[in-house]
Amino acid sequence: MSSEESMCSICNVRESSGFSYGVLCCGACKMFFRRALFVKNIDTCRQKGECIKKCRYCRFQKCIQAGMSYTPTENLLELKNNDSLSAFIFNLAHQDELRKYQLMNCRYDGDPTVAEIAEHNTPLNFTKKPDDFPMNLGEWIFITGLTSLNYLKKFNHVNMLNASDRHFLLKYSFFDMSIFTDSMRACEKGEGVITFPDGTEVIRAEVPGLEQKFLNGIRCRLAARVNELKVTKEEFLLLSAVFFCNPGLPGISESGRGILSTYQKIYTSALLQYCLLTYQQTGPTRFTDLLSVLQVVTKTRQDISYLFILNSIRGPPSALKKIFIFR
Amino acid sequence: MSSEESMCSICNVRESSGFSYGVLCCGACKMFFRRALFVKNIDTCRQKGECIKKCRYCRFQKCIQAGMSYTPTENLLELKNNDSLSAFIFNLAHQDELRKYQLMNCRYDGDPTVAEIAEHNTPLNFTKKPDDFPMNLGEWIFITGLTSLNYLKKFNHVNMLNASDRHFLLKYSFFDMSIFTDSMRACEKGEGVITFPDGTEVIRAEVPGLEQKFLNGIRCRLAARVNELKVTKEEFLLLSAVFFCNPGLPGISESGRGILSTYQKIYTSALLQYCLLTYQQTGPTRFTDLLSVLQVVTKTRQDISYLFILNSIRGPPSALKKIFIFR
DNA sequence: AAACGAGGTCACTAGGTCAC
DNA sequence: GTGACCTAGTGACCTCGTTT
Repeated sequence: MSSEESMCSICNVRESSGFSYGVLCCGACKMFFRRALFVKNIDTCRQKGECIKKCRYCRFQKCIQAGMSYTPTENLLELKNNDSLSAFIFNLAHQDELRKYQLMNCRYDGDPTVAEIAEHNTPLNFTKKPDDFPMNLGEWIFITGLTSLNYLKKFNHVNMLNASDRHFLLKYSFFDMSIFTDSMRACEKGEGVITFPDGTEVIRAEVPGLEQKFLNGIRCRLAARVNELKVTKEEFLLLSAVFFCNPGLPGISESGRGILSTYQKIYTSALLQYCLLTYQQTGPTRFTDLLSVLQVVTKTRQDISYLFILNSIRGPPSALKKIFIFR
Repeated sequence: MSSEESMCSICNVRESSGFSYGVLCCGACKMFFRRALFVKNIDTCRQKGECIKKCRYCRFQKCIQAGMSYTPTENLLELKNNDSLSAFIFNLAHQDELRKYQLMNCRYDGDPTVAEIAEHNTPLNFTKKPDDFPMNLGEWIFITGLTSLNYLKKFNHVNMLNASDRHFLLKYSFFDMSIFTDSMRACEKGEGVITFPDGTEVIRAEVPGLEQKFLNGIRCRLAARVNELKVTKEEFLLLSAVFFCNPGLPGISESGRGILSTYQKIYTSALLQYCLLTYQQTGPTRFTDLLSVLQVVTKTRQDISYLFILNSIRGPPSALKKIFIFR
């Protein structure tokens, strides 16, 4: 046990005082992160670099990358706790920005299982992708899955679970998260069809024996719904918390279910409060509309799953990445 | 605790408001120092004397002597922060002028250890040297070491460290600083051989059993390199910050290493920015050339160290000053 | 009762402003 | 140019509720 172990993983200058917001760090960096969330006084930094102590933006980025995560505890339906809600959203927004950045610019060395990813509670180690790195359908699916896993891993409710429960939660959630982010991206691009950032189709154009209508449902159904509702970024962020904190997934222990349902209540009330504040009297309707998106996510995942089974029966055995082995 | 304690150590007229730029002083003297650095409107004073309040030069000198020290915090690579860089250089230039003055005109009573010097964070107390004060090799080495220590002590990074880390940093740095200043002096005099200000040779002419070539290496190698590169005063100042903020020295705690590496990054980027501004497209080359000087400093120190060990084995036990006891 | 982590408080200092 | 005053960011320290 070197003294290295007890240094703050953000500033690496002071001794760590323990875990704060899920990360081993010092009291100063803890307070810095808290204040940044509540005051939101983080200007972007020109040269993205190692400028701890010099640049507040880079220090905050280090917090985000290290997985620092804030969850409101107070009753969010009380108006005076509005700050907690916006701090929570600010936190998620930066986690999501990091996810997008990693999706676009990074690769991952190796082929881990979800169990391995769930084991350690450190963020995944992405590396910068060379400009000429060849992307194909498989690579896009893989990096989308890994960045989704990395995003989900940072939620406080995930870190509260034991390794087994965490494993099951991630295993049965991350693919839905991938689908959901794909659809949000399509929506932001103003497109009705899901594609990867470079235009690659998410599924091959034709699969023998399946109607085109079925395939188009996979490509378009969720994106269409998201588009129709004009789901905002903030709503997406809060929904990602609500959806992927599901106490009903198989394999999760009784105590795990308790934790998840506690957190899901928090996230749900955050979303409700956001809707009420933003849409006034139509807030409750908006709230239920948003929740209904989960049905479409699920339906889409089931369709993809069916497509996948068909492919694996008739096609040649493909070199499937381990995170996509669900049984 | 007399009220004396809380008086401004610069003007001694107002109450001190706390520590500013590393020195206990009042708000007025703090602002004076800051403005002086940024506006650089300090004309020299005719009668060097006690004219605080009357003469801006003497007031500024008091700031420098008291150890007031400014370190840029902003990102120096942004052009708009050019003022910070030049303020930093202006500050260092005056600290260095003081060092030279003390080297030429002062003596130090006593024989402190580096640990003792590191303990208090006040400047060393030099006294004016009588005109007829007899200087010899030992005296020159001693005063060179002490003025180097006094110069290094004022850096902000030194004052950030705890007493133990400060001790180790000074102990393993000040002699290199001495060598470096010796070489700069030779270069300024247009000489290729290091000597003390009155012409005294830095090492005795002959040492039995050692080749003349080896001794000449000590006398000339670093001066030759400095001469070859035509290292300017500003470059010397910035290099002195980069070199003597070494996080890798033995004995320094983990947190101390963190502090030093943070500051070294600041100093390094200051030097790089200076090179880019001054040399345009050849700036990066100049930057690496300058950094390479450190190798020569180190090599020279090692040679001297070897020479010293030889002398101490065979010669009579000399009355070595305590700052030169490195183990 | 001891350890832990969230959150609050306060003294401190760099830097800015403005009347003189 | 000066200095009293103000502001914002910081980090050491404290409190309190929870967990073991």
